Amino acid sequence: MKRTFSESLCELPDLRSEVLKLLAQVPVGQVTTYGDLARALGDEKTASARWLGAFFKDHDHQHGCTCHRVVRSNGEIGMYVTGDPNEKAGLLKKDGVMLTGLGNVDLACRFSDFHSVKPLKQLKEFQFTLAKRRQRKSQELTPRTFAGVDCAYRDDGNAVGAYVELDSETLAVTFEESVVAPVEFPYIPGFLSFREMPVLLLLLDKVRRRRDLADIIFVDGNGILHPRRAGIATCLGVLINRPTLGIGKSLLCGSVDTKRMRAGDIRPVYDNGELIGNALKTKNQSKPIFASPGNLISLEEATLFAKATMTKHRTPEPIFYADRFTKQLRKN
DNA sequence: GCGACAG
DNA sequence: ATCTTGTCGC
Repeated sequence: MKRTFSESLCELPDLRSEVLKLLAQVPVGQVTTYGDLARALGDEKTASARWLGAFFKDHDHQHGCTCHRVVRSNGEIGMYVTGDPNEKAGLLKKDGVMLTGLGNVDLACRFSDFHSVKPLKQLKEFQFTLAKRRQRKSQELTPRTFAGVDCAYRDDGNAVGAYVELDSETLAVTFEESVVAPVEFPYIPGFLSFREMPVLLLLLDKVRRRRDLADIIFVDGNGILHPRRAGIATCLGVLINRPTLGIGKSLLCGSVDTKRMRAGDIRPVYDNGELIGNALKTKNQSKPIFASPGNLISLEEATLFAKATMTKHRTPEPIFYADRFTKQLRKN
């Protein structure tokens, strides 16, 4: 039996070292692309290609590093760590890679036969198992307390996690807690939970040592409004076996008609014919937010609680307060 | 030019 | 998420 929430999360892969292992497989005279590396990581939709670009831009570049062999899928050389693309072109030429007159590489020498454990594919499988463990029904008890959780990032590699509890009737803040914890996993669309859950689980462990968790926990991020129905609100809710609800501020997947939406309106979000969330608006002029069930809650209730807590701000009060607390703590 | 992906 | 000043509106 697990003692703490933190212990319930599996060990996460070190994506940076996995990428370097893949790079080492690209032979002299050949190149690969950001998309190819993404697929080699087990990310078929190449959602991680952007992160790969950012990673190479400021990785620990040593003499002899072969990161110049990663180019764009359209043949463009792309950026280089040193900031000088010509240097990258020169190294490719020295490698024996054919360059066109416009300075593009000939992708005939493209290498993509990688040997990999496909860490992102493994994490996707984990998401599917968590999605399967999600409980759709609630306990049908009127919640007395709501809580919001959120993270803010500091430039020292740590994140600040904040938990703010509110009275469900008055929406007055009744309790606050926070933690500072290291963050190693990058932000990749569809994999947000692996970046923020370690912080949030520590935070909830800390809260639990002082009091019972709130009846409903609002999470900054989606629940089942996710390509694998495993957004951070769902993953977190399943791991702690508590009711959670996801609040997204932009649409991750699916489609919804938000034309001429007015305050109080509710619009369904569908993905492949499946109803996975609702768009809601606080004010006519503000952009909508997207509510979806995390765990132990129905879409109807998740939407109801989100709407009931949307008063003076764009997001539900628990999310607004957690977000503000988190940014306030980041300074101190 | 198209498509565009939580935080 | 983060980088950022003043400014428009309730």
